[in-house]
Amino acid sequence: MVDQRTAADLDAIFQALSHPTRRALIEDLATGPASVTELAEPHDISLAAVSKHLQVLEDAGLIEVEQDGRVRQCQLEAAPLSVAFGWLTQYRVFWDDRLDALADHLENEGQ
Amino acid sequence: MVDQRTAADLDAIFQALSHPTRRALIEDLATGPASVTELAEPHDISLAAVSKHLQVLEDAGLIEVEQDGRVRQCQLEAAPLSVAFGWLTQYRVFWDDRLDALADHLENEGQ
DNA sequence: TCGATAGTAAACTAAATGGTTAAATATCCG
DNA sequence: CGGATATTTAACCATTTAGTTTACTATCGA
Repeated sequence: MVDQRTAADLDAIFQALSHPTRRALIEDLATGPASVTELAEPHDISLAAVSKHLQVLEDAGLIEVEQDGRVRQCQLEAAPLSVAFGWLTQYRVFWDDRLDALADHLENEGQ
Repeated sequence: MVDQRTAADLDAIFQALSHPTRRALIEDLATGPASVTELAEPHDISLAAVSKHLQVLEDAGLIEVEQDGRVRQCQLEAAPLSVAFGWLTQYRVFWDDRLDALADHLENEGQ
């Protein structure tokens, strides 16, 4: 049984990843679950704006939210990232054989 | 020599990949260079719309265009895909520890 | 119970996106 | 030359996006 979601979800996944604030939220969540307020703190936009970004991430399946009293604990759900990763993997051969230096660069940069 | 473009370009790269028509164009170009008209043929939108999608891909650095008389030959430029790939690679461990080991292996092969 | 806290919803705005059709530009070829 | 071909540009439109502020709901805790 193949996951029917994956093909269609590439739109939403790549779209979610296209905004730097949302990528930053993912990076924050990679260190562990956090509340909406905690996630918003480093960003220079309103809480409502962060709440919307988190909604986009949730719609793309990239986070799971658990209500805990007043607090919504957000948790990274990385599986959809593997779908994007899988799509990109198709094209690895196009940069692998010619761009050794770039590969080294990615190895060492961590970003 | 570190590529200064890469970090900022993640926005444009992921944005370019978020549209199914643009991903299809990339897939077409993976089989070899093609003209705008050739690329447009399988798509049920106007040539002008395809031209705009190609402009988005070019702005993201994902294709290179060479003018050849009347014809613009488009060629896949996969290096920016490796930037997206590199960003996602950070999160491999979150979706599958075994894939993480496999990816490490792939990182090191071919040298 | 009452005030503070956490978060969403609603209403609005400006800009970007994705599409159209029609016109313009430039090249090819008989 | 003059018509066909390749492609972009321009003008336009509807929808989405990303942000704001204000209002609302719900929960916590003294």
